[in-house]
Formats: sequence, C-alpha cells, structure tokens
Amino acid sequence: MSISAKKDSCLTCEAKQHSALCSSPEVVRVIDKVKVVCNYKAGQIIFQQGQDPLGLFAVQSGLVKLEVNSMDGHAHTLRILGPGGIAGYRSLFARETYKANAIAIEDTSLCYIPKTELFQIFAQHPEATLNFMQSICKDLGSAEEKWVAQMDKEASERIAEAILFLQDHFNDQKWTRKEIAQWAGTTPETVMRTLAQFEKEGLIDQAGRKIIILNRPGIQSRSTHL
Amino acid sequence: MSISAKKDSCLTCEAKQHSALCSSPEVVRVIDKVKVVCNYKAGQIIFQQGQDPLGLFAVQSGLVKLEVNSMDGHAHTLRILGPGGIAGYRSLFARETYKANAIAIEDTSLCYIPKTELFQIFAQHPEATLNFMQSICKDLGSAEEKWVAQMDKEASERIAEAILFLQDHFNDQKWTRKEIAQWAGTTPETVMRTLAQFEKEGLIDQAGRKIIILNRPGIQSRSTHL
DNA sequence: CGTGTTATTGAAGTGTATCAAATTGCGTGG
DNA sequence: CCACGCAATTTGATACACTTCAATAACACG
Repeated sequence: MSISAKKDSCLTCEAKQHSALCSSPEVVRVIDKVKVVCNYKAGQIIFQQGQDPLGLFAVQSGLVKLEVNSMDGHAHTLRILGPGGIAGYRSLFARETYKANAIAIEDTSLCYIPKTELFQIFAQHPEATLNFMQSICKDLGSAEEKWVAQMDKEASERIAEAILFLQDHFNDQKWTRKEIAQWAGTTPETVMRTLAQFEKEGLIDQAGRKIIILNRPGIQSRSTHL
Repeated sequence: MSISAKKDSCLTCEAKQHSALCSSPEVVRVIDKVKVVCNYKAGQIIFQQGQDPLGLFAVQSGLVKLEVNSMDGHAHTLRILGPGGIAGYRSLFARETYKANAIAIEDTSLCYIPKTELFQIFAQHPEATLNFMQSICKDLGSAEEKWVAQMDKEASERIAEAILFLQDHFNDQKWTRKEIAQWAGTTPETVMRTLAQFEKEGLIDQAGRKIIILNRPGIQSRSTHL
C-alpha cells in the first residue's frame, strides 16, 4: 500500500474542531501519541469491502467517500467525509468486515488510530464515547432519512437536495454528474437533465463542471415534495 | 397516556438475552432498580415525532415499530423491535427530538429507563457502552443496506427479502400487506401481486393472512438480484 | 496531441405507482 | 350469535418517471 507516514501534531490540526473523536484536550493528547498519519492521493483506496477493520481513520484534510458496489456493477455513495470525519468506524464497532470501500476523492491526509488504543481511550473517557455515539446516531438518522427520500422524493428533488448538501458541506468542489448521481441515488443522465432544467429556470449556473446556485430558496423549494 | 406500571424483575426477564443494553449481570442489576415497566396495547403510540426524548424503551415482550410519516401521507417502517430491542435511542443520543413514531404492533411490555440513570450506567460501565455501540452500528449497516436495496433491487426482490426477514426475526406473526409494503418500500398492491406470483410458483402458501414459506432457497434466490 | 473519461442529447422500454371498484374478512355492538 | 360497517384484500387498467442503451461531442491529462 502506498501509505506515507508523516509526523504531524494534533496541536496544529484544524480538523479536530469538527471531529466527534477529538472531543476533549485530554483525549486529543492521547490520540496525538497513538495516531499514525497517512497520505493518499486522489483515487486511492483506503480500505475495501471484506477486509478486517484494525482501527479507524480520521480525516485530517481532503475528502473521502464510502461507497458500496452492488453486484450489477453500480456504485452508491453512502457517506462523504471531509476534515474531522471518521471512516471505518461502523464495521469496527459492529465487529464485521468492511461493507463498503473507502476512497480518497482528492489528496487526503488521514490519522489512523489502532483499535486497541481506541478502545482504551473509550474505556478511560466515557464522555468521549458518548460524544462519538452522538455522531453515529446522526449518521443513522441521515441513512434512514435517505431511504425515505429515495421513495417519497422524485429524482429532481433528491438532486436539488444533493447539490445543496454537497455545496454546504464541502465548499467549492467540482463534482462529476456521476458522483452527484451516486449520492442522490439516480443516474448521471437524470442529473444532467435535471441540472439543465434548473439552469433554464435560472436557479443555478453551470460554469463547466462547477455549479453556482443563483437562487438558493428556489433550489430549496425544489428539494421538498409538495 | 395510558401507561400502567408494573413490578417486574429483570431476573425473570427473558428478553435480556437479546438486548444490547443488558450486557452484564452488574448492569442488569442497576437497570432493575431504575427501570419502569410500561404496558401498551396493540396500536398504542409509545412516542411521537417531535417529542423530546427523556429516556429509552427496552422491549420486554411484544412488538414495536418505528415509522416515519412523510408529508404526502405515506408511512414507512424504519425498524421493527421484538423482545430485547431498544426504542428511542437514536434521538436520545443524537440529542434531537424524535424523528419517528414508535407504535406497539401487538400488546407490549416496555422497560423505560430515564436518561440520567442511563448515562450513569454508561459512565460506570464502558463495556456496556461498547456493547450498545455495536448494536447501533449494526442498525446503521441495515439502514444503509436498505437504501442500496431500494435502488438495486426490484420490488419483488425486496418483498422476498422482507418476508424472510419478518419470518426469521418475529415468528408466527400475521403481517398485513400494508405492513409488508411499508417495510419493503413499496405498495400493498405490489406486495399482493408478488405474493400471488410466489404462490403460483409454489414458493409460498397463503393461509389467509399467514404466509408459509414452502421453498426457502427459492425465496432466497428471488431476493437477490442477478 | 492522442486517448480515455465525462458530458450531452435522443429514443425506447418498463417496472411500479396510482386510481378505481369489487370482494372478502373481521371486530363490534346490538 | 348474527348483522353491520369498516378495513384489508384482490384484480384490472392506466400513466409516467426514470432507467437503459446508444452515439456524438467536449474535455482533461499524461
């Protein structure tokens, strides 16, 4: 694996502000000692379906997506993680093998935290565990919401929702139609046609691959059924 | 609220075998002291969307479903809980109001555990917390799997999956077509037609509302795409 | 400057929701 | 215990949003 470790201190890490793991200064101090920083180039695979989790990965900088490959060759994006996001925790805590692939969308630095050290932290810092549980439960909420949206909302509504979400959480990112489709649960063609429609209505502007939202309330209303 | 409390000991509770909460004898002892047993009749509402979580509910006996009502009047079943299942944890730990309704499908006994006592348990028993996290992460896995299935699988495949799941997890239960539909993410009509098809193929037998699986491998193969 | 990927547009096919109506089943109260 | 009425089941017809397939054009990248 092309993993290059680097000495990087948690003291200077900005991502910890948004991380469910780095809840208190004390915990950060421990993590600082046990973590291993790994760097990935865009497109590189961090872990793969079927492998055994040995720890988890905290995004320091960059962007990571978790996706599943269904048997018919289609990929679906479960979660997208920016700085502060944690990858690999679900399988680790469920005591299963990975169910999804983790892929670096852009050049990314991760902090790898071995599971034994992690469990020690949790054993000694109950508040940290509770804090992490909050994050997991929010993810669960998002997942269940997504399932419901898949049925109740039309493709165009999910796409409107998607571009708002992607814009808000990961600023100035140029997503491909395919990536938007895999997140919104539809096809690149449908994304294409929907965006063209939005543009025609003056809701957005497409400068090449970049999507500029001209009328935010308009897009928001297009993201809700009824 | 028509809640009738009853003195019931955790010692004699069989549900604790399957509960993520009652992990160790010590924890059970504490829970035994702080819990309040509540009884609900079939159809009764345990909690509702928008309310504030004050604790969580462990199913002692009976059956509970968690469902969301989308704006267009459709209901979707997120999770179904038998004995040992925990209701209300997601919103509690996410520190949000309830996003779903919890409804007793059949006559049900629940153990209500107030949140302050719960957090105390978690603070003093890290293993219990980890154990609970495993359960949450499995739920997250199921939720994400369900979203993917909603796209990749045809309605008939999801229905095949549904009757297997419902059969395996909640034995000898007579589900309505509507309930199956709300779990499988489709409509009662489609469930109807699919079950008729399965019956015609000799895969199942419908004795009124009860579904008997005649050819289990056959149904399993019908539940997987390709 | 090729070459593979992404974008774009068109046409065609279809699974499934939706609507409607008839029938059965079942709980409830008289 | 029967009759009533509401809920669930069943079947048919219709509609349509979206996927799928295909083919060209525009990029990006080494």
